[in-house]
Amino acid sequence: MTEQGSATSPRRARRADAQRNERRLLDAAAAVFAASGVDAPIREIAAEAGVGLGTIYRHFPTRTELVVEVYGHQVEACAAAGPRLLTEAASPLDALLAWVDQFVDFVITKHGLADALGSDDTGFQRLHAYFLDRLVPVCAELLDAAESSGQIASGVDAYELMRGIGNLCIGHETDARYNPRHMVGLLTRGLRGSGADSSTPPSASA
Amino acid sequence: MTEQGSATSPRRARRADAQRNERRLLDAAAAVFAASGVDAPIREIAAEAGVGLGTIYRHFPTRTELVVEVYGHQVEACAAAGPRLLTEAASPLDALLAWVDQFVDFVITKHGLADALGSDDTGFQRLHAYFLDRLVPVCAELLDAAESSGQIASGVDAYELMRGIGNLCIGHETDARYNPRHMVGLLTRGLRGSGADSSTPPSASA
DNA sequence: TGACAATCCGGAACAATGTTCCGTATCGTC
DNA sequence: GACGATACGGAACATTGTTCCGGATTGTCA
Repeated sequence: MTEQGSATSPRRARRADAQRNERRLLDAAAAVFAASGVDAPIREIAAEAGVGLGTIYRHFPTRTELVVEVYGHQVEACAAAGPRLLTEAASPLDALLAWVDQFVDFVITKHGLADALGSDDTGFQRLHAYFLDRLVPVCAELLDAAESSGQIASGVDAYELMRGIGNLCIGHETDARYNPRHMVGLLTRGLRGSGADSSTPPSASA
Repeated sequence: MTEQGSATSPRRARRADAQRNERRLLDAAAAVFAASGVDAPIREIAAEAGVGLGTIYRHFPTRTELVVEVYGHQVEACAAAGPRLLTEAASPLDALLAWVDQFVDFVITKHGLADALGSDDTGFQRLHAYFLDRLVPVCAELLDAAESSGQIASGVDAYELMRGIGNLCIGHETDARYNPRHMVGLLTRGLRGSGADSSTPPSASA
């Protein structure tokens, strides 16, 4: 995820100080994200890393890139868990539910991540896209399997489901009365159509 | 909702210009909220109303108060619709579903309102509280009725449900691929216990 | 080693927005 | 018409994001 270009014959490798600063920034970002959330002021991260503002913007033009680098491996782990669960779980539905659980765990344990994913904020647009691009196909695969096995109703869009689950995770840290897992549980229960019950589709009038 | 105090013998009524400005601000806020969303810059509303910044802060110390005044009657209408639907609808479950539909309609047609309700932002904390304080009891009544009639599983918390539905509405205006109604439909389907299908066709939404 | 060019750094500077504060204008009353 | 209470306007300050460029650092080559 952090390689220098290769296509156009890199005449020189990145300078040592640049590499050092990138590492410092990643460490600092991880610390600050954990302490103040992914929406912490850029200045705070720069200060923590001991670099200037220009430096952070040069290495990571958008906040998203920083978040992706910091949490990227967890996103990848989540993506990889899909096919694995499909093999290991007792049924496709079980696999799907376990995967959703894992995703929810990931999102709600990262301070402010749920809010960021739901936000319309420009700086988070690409973060949003990254998460969804990476995970929607995985979710779709699980969904298809469960559908093919007749365990869930058909016609559920993986993108909407992921987005919905992410949204449900919003607010868990500032609202003690709200437990996202309860609502995600309700949502996934709604997934299992009691076969004939698909006769009551929400009167979707987009 | 806009009366002068009465308990401590108001020696003087509010000045005419104050009343005039409050009205102007409300009109301006309604226009700006519709055009730019409930998170529009305060300055924009002040400019639209033709008043200074100090004036808007004096009349409405927080953005919430402005939003509440502008959308208050719709919240009240939503609150009032609960008991009415309980009487008119074919079943408590139908009443609940219709009410949820109405709430979703309200939220997603107000530019940025869903995001504001979900936000952790300080300025929206009280807005959030107002909506929930007003509507959770109504939702709870509908939920109880549907539960008593055996149409839905028990143990669902009205607060969490309202919060969850609000969250699901986030992002609908910036994400063409996401239709909150689909996910709300899934959530409400999850409400219904396993077998007991109410069999009542979806009543037309408001 | 010394010099040079490519690279990178730091932080000032600007923009957008929220919020506070106070000198001044307006209003209502006597 | 005068006077005190009330309300107004917007300057001023704080926070955060983002851009830009003079100057420092690095790597290479003689």
